[in-house]
Order: sequence, then structure tokens, then C-alpha cells
Amino acid sequence: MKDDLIYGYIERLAALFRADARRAGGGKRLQPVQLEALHYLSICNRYSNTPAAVAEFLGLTKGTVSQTLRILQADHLIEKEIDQKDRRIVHLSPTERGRELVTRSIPPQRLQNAIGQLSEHTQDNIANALNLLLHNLQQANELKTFGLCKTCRYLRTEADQVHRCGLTEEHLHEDDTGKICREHTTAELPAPPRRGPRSRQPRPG
Amino acid sequence: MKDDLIYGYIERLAALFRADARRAGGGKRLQPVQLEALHYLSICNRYSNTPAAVAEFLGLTKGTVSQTLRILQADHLIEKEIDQKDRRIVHLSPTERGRELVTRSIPPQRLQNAIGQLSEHTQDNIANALNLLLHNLQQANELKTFGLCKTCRYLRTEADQVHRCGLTEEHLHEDDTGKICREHTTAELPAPPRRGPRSRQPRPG
DNA sequence: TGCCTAAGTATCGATCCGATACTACTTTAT
DNA sequence: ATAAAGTAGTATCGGATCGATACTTAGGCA
Repeated sequence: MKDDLIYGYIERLAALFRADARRAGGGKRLQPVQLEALHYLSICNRYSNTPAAVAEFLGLTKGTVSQTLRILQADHLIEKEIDQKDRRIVHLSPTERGRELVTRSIPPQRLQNAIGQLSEHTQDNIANALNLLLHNLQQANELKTFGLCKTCRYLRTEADQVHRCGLTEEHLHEDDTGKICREHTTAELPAPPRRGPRSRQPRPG
Repeated sequence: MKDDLIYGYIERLAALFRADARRAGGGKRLQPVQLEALHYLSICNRYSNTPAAVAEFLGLTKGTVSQTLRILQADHLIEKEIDQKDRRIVHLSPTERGRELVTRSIPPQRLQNAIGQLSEHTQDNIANALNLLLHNLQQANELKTFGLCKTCRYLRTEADQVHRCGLTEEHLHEDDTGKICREHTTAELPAPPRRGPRSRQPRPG
């Protein structure tokens, strides 16, 4: 078992990224968690941009995330909009300022320096190894995958390149299929959609 | 450039580890940073177990780390001892309780679940890919490596398996060479030891 | 002796974070 | 139709994180 070794490497890399995030931030100093929340909101689709989804993604409670989002909003980095169909739900979108900040800060400069020195082939190897590890970790522990919509088993592409989500039957724009979805389910998984006690329709994209 | 992808994977893995660390902790709930500090102190050699080294390793300021260590000491997870040669320096060692806690919590159960399912070969691939990435990141940004003493370019092994550090000329026990050293310098690096304006002797092990 | 530097601590304020309690809204059961 | 249960989100409290700043103690050096 190489778990000690692998854990050590990832912890080390993550610590360096966090230190980077702390020192960077571009003028308006953001905390690492704030930056991660902003980052998520800039790469998720329009059905996954709610406070609850951010909390799930970051592995924090919704109360904790609520404060972080309040700060981001106060700094004019995100905007809130109430869902008209279900008025309990809030949709969050990064402002232009917010998007610029994410683009400047992620990925961190140090990582770019390092990866730029590696061959395409080596980069692929690293990306594949990490993908495999993450995928295995999520599957072994039955965690949410937060994958791209276009890799979801419920995505159907019909005639004339019309995309449709098999869970909600909704039409999807091409753009949406390249973003992270909260309801993403890995294609290889034979498991059926878990329709537990909750009868609410999931809201995938 | 696969940097976006690679960053995403690592950030995701680290978030899961942190969530694990928060929920675990075994009775005495430790914060993720506290656990990481305790972990470091349980794998570093006797010359790298100071507050300053912990701060360097975690990428935090010494003031911040000082508080964390105070809490660990109050919980009887570490012990402090003043260096007799330089009485400014404090040496930190985990107590028996501290060591048990680290052993229980690191690596996290979820990672063990995931890695246990992979073949030896796949585990090696992942470990190698991460090692390469981390090594490259440290070298490209001139960061401290915090590697094992036995992989340091300054380690010399003399007759009768007597180990000696080329920087301090000190004798080293076999045990020490398997631990993390603050002054570790990667073997492949042709760079000379940086003896800058500081005239202090480094304290490798 | 006196100055400089280094290791470590103390304190403050902004933020993080979970726990708890609450409001507003939707869905379900009766 | 109405009550009950469940969900999304917010507010507040207390302990911890974290950087900035200022400080104490100790060693190095002229």
C-alpha cells in the first residue's frame, strides 16, 4: 500500500497551492476558501450554482458557506438571483470582476511554472493518474463526482446536436455540457439513479 | 497545458482529505491544520522539529503556528523541550497519545479504501506521477523540498555504515536518515548550498 | 559592551467553521 | 383545503485559523 506516500504528496501540493492563494489574490486579498468558491461558481453549470451546491463541493456546512458568499457578494465578485420557479433557491453568478480574479489566480503561477517544463506526454500521464485516483476515491466512498455534464451517463445527444438531460428531459446548450454538474453520474457506473425518500426532481444540466 | 485539469484534481482530492480530517480526529477533535502539524512532527528528524520548521512546512507564519502548537501542547499531544546548545530553539516531539492519533487519522480512511482497490502497478504509477509533479514544482520555484535525509546530496555513508551529514559533519543514526529533514537538498541539483548573508550553520540530520 | 539578527510568543482583528436556531417556501399527507 | 414535513438559505455564537505587529529572549559579532 502506497497510501502514506500518495497522501504525503497530495497534502504537500495542496499546502503549496493554499500558500499561493493566500499570497496572491490580486489587490483584493481573498482567502483560499473564498477563491475556491468563486472558482467553482465560474465552472459550474446553471443548475449547480446555488449555495447548497457550493457547500457540497467544498465539503462544508451550508451555514459556513453562507458567510463566505456574503463576503464575496459584498466585494462585488458574485451576484445573487432568486429562482422564479422555486423561490427558496438562490442562483449565484460571478461578476466580470469575479471572473477576472479567478482567471488571474487559478491555476497558481507556481503550478504553471512547473507544468510548463514537462512534455505533453508527461502532463497526460500525471493528469490520467490523478483522474484515476480521484475517480476511484469517489466511487469507493460513494461521493458526488461533480463531473462535466458531457461525461454524465444521463446526457443524450439527439438529432441536430440537440443535447438533453435524461433526468429532467431538459434541453441543454452546448456550453452547459462542458461545465460541472452537481447531479453528475459517472458513465461506467451501472447503479440506477437513487430516487430515495426524496421525490424532488434533481436539477441537472 | 493541462494545468487547469491537474489543479482541479488536486484541489478536489485535498478538499476531500480536509473534510475527512474535520470529521475524524478520534474523540479529541483536531482541526486539519493541527493534525497536519502533528503529522509533520511525527515524521521529521530531530533537527527539523522546531516551530520555525513547522511554519515553513505548512507555509504559514511563525506567529500562526505558535498558537496551533500551544493548543496541541495543551491537549498533551506534543511536548516542548528547549535546546541546550541554543536556548532560543524549542524542540517538539509528539507524545504517545499524539502518535496514536496520527496513526489512526493519516492517511484518511477514504484514501485507504480507494487505494486498496488498485493494483500495485497502478499505485506505483500514481505515486511516481505525483512525485514527479511535486519535485518539478519545488525545483521550478526554488522551494524547500523537505525530503528524506537518505535522499539528500549531503549525506555520506562511511565505513561500518556510519552516516554523516556533509553540512554539519555530524554523525547520524540509521533511523534519522528515513525521516524528513528541513535542510534537505535534492541529489540531482547541481546547485551549491546557499550560504547567503546568514552565517548560521544549517542544522541538517 | 553594544548592535544586529534569529527563535519564539502575545495580541488584535478579520475570517473560517460547525452547531444551533430561525425564516421562507415547497411538497406531501390527510 | 389545510396541516405536517421537508428543503434552501440566513443569522448568531463560540472556538480556531491566520497575518500583521510588537515584543522578549538568546546568540553572533565587531
